[in-house]
Amino acid sequence: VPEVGAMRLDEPEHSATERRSIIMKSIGHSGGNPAILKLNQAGTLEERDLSKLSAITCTSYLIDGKRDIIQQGEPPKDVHLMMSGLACRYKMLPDGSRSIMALLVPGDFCDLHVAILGHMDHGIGTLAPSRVVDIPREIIDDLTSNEPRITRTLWWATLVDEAILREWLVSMGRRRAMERVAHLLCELEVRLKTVHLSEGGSFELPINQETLADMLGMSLVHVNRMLQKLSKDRLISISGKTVTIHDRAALWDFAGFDPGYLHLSRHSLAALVDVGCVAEASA
Amino acid sequence: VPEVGAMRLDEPEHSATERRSIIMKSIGHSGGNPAILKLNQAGTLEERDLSKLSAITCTSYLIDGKRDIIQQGEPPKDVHLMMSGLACRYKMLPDGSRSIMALLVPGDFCDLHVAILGHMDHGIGTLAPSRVVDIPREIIDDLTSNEPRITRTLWWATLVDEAILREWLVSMGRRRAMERVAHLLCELEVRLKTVHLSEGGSFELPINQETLADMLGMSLVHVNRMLQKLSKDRLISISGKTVTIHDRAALWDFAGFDPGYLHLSRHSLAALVDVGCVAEASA
DNA sequence: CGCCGCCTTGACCACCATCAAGTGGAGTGG
DNA sequence: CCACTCCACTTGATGGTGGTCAAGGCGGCG
Repeated sequence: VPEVGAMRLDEPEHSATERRSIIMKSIGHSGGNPAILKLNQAGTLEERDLSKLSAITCTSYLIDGKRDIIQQGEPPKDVHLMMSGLACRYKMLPDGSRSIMALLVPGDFCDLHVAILGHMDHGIGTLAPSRVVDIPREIIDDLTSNEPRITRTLWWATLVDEAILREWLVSMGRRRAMERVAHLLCELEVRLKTVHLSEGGSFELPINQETLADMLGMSLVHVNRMLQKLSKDRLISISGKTVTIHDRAALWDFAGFDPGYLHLSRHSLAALVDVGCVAEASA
Repeated sequence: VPEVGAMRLDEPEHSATERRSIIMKSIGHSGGNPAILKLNQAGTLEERDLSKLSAITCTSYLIDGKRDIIQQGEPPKDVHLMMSGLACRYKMLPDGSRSIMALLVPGDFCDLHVAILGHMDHGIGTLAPSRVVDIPREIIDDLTSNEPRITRTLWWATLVDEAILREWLVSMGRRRAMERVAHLLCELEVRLKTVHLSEGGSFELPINQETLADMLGMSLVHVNRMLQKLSKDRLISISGKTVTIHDRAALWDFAGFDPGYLHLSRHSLAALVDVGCVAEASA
């Protein structure tokens, strides 16, 4: 099965034990740069902004899975940007349970909070081996002072993050377990697609079901059952760590998913609906 | 019982039927201006910033309860600022249920989103008669161009909003109903206290239990039972629309409440712990 | 007086957490 | 190569939390 369309979020071949080891220079600018692909959704960047962003994000490092990027309580330092892999915002509760409040995919910023807040009220950690860019605060300051289009775009990104957070809250509060799982998968497909990490309805999700449970506010056991039920209903299928959405329309409908809150460009939105899934094999 | 300490969030005496009727000029600057009281928490404003903010917020209008300030789908226009009353961010779901994703108390901004996002992905509506300031976009633009301290403070405010949102998500996902109710009351007391709308553990909460249910992702019936149980356990008491916290330490402990996420000034935080509640009548 | 909004209470049972045990694959060491 | 461990996923059984339905109380207001 060559080139199934599913791309890898992690890069296990490099997942060495060193924490900040391999430094890599990316080549093109827009080509495979997820940050640029994402920020382009805002629709305000011009060619020269892209090169500037490209330059800023050219030096990244690898970090293992299940490592903290920033711990709760720490004062925020540099801004971090995900280039590959997967991370999350999370809090540990007194009773030992974990609550994951956001999933960070390639192209997402970890904390534009910069130094405005005195301490992190939550931690950020990787879920899979990831490639991260550290952006020194001075560069952010420079951008916000001298690059109004980029500044506006960064604003846009934080607003979208907040919108996603709100939608997760809706899911938690008013959707039942199975819809909640479905809704998350819908969102992920769309978010990953905008950074070219999903094709033909398939994407890699290199996390275990316990992590999924902590994102969904459910128990591990129930997540398992709901995934099985979604598979049995022919809405999705899962093999290994890759998720495939069979009937996007049906899944969106079932989950009550409306991509409006992601504030995508018209172009991306259209691409979504057009290219369809693997099959229209709805029962 | 003169001057019980509970202050009014609404102003029913003025709650006329006209939507945008009475225009009022506030007198002092810091005195009773909730926006200034709140923004001062960021700790970066100086005297001249305060007067500037004071000037901006001097013209407000009344709006009835249960009215939309902005509807979902609309393009955002002016920024709105709550001066009194109570409002919320909300979404209506296809099945007719409502999800409230944020509570806006005096001093909160409704949507610094300004024009960056093309459309509102949620609505904002009043829950009680409220006094609101419309801030034209040009003024925001002016501030962000010419007033770095104020800009930074507005940033701070949106970051705190986001932190609150995250904490609500934690509540929804990982706290049981009773803790969730308790946690919300803890948060409200603190937030209202910073704008001088709570004293001696008492504050006004002019909303019905159905609204509370929509905020907590619960059913009306269960909210009712949980409130009764909290009362029976002597943690709180409710009479009419005023809530009183009897044993703050016990309530915080029960709810797992840690005010860190509100990013208050050291000063405000200290004031909280010191002044205590009405009594230490813990069972 | 009667209506309406809101709170209250009871009965019932579904959804989902929890506990417990078992399967299967990947990696490791003998 | 086979035992062994470990981790992640599975499956079943059980019961509690909390949703839903339904009815009744109670104050405010036209």
